[in-house]
Amino acid sequence: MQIRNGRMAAPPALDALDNSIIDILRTNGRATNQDIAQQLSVTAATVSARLQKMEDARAMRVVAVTDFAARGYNVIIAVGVRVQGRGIQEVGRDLAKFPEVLSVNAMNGGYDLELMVALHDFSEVQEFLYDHISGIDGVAQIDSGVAVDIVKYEFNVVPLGPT
Amino acid sequence: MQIRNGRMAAPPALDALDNSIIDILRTNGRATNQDIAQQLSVTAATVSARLQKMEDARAMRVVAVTDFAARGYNVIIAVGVRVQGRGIQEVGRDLAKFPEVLSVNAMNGGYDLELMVALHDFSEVQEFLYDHISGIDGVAQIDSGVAVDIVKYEFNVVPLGPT
DNA sequence: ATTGAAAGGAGTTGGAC
DNA sequence: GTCCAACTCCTTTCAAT
Repeated sequence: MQIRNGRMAAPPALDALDNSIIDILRTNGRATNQDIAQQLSVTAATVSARLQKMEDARAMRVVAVTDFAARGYNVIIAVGVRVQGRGIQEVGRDLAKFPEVLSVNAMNGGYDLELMVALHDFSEVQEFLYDHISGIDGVAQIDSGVAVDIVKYEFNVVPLGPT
Repeated sequence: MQIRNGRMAAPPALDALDNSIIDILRTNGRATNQDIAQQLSVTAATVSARLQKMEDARAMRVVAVTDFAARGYNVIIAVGVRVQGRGIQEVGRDLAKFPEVLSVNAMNGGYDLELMVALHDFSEVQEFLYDHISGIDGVAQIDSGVAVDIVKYEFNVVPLGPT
């Protein structure tokens, strides 16, 4: 059981206009302020001000995401990991360094860590688990991957961190 | 066991420059082409061309993400769901509609669906599970949430879909 | 908090290498 | 594939409401 970080909950402070701007940028993060303004019947200056406010408040961020399928990663597997002799977060951060590792969650119950891993095909599974995952210090046990079909991924959940 | 979609693996086709551009946009999706160009010692015209190429190929996309912590969501829980009497994907898509639901995965083995849910605090867990999740047609069993601490979320994994 | 206008900055296109 | 240059378009700021 863990609160995400030391930060207090920020004021919600996002009104309907803020949310409309976010909605447009969720589809196209490089939409121009003028385009956004036109769609929402305000001026570009307003959009500019709102965006700065939200970025300063760390309520929103625009980022590039890559389509793993377009890059030839067609298989997603979930991998359970048990940790021994080292901090769970620490081991998780090491595992997170692999580009194939999409997500790392420290779970309270069941496994210590659950990973989502993107691979080109199933023939890579054994190799990845045993050559890469199990080579990390502190990884005591791996429960070999279960294929996953992604219905929704809405992330951005990571604390946005210092600028 | 499921291949992500009907699409064939696209040519990798991303060279070092493409990847450098993506790296910069991963930090700031609204970086100007000129800024990017300067950091990589090319011209803005080149960056513009590369970005169009990658967007057309659906290899990359720039999107807005919101920081759930900044919006007052401090607790992430994993919820296992078993489905009966309805298609798993179909139920998954219904569950995906809740704004609190960050991710929905159809797992092969264990639960049929695994959700990640963002809530303001633990007092909301029971209410959300029983008032919202269990109300969806086809949800046969819920394994109540396990708190999760996110180490990495690198997603973008969803097929990008038609423009 | 939003606007309008203005000045500086950025995006894109076409032609040359 | 990249560059240069020009044109067009966008972003931001500030005074005013």
